[in-house]
Amino acid sequence: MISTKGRYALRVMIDLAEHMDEGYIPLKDIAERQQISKKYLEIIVKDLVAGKLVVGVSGKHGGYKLCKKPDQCSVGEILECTEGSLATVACLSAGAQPCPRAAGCLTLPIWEEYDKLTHDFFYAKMLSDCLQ
Amino acid sequence: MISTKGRYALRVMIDLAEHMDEGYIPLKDIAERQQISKKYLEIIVKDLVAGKLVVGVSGKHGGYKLCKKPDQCSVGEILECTEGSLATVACLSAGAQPCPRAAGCLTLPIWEEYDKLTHDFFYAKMLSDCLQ
DNA sequence: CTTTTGCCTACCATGTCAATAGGTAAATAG
DNA sequence: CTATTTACCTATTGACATGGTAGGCAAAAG
Repeated sequence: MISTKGRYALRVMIDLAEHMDEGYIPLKDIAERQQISKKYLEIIVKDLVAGKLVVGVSGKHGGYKLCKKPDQCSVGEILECTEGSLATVACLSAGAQPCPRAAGCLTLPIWEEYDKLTHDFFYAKMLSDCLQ
Repeated sequence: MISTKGRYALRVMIDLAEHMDEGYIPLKDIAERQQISKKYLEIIVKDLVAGKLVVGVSGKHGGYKLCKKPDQCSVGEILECTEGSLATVACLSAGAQPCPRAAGCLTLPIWEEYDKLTHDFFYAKMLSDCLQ
């Protein structure tokens, strides 16, 4: 289940893409347009900055800006950056300790297949595909 | 993210399929074979009974049995039954109140597409595909 | 030097997950 | 009829994640 954090992040990125030619966009504007608390957006945008998907500048006329063009930025990157991981089951998660049952596990192939499906879907979908 | 409940449920169903010709299978046996606490399995199997995927009989030589043949039972049914829903985002969940932003929401189409992908994948995958 | 903005730390309330504990009810073997 | 085996039912728990809020510091520009 994709959490609000990831879903809000995508909306922020779309909003930034829609206002690309207006310089740096302050969080206040995004919060108003998207009807999301500015305080909560701070947390989300911090992840996006850490993931080098947006950059922020302080001060008057400051705000945030996309690092890449919308057709170079996948939805997968955005979600992975805020959700931590796109993994659909715990045993396939990044920092997971290897499951002792893995060798003979009959369910593992299904989770792997689904995980690949998910990964491929979101990495093929670009931010530009979400516009207009 | 698919929880342990759903993953254990699938393992229980596979175990029952593997021992189909041995009459009713007591939970104790499944717990031992699958290395899952019998107590926790009770909760999971209750959901499976409610979803009419398995039946249980009490008493000596009692236990559980599949209601359908493994090639008639999809993994989707099993997961939906124990996870509550296969929905990947809150706004597409069964009992969700309709989102006021839905009409102009640019992200909704993506979640719908992914949701359909997920649904189709798990409903096409049958329990019999998990055996051997 | 004041305003606008990003950025940082902490806190909290609620809910879900994963699991345990301790029983009652039903069915069967002997 | 009675003991055993099994399902089935109702709590309860600890840990963690989710979805937020609050308050203040730092930087940049006019």
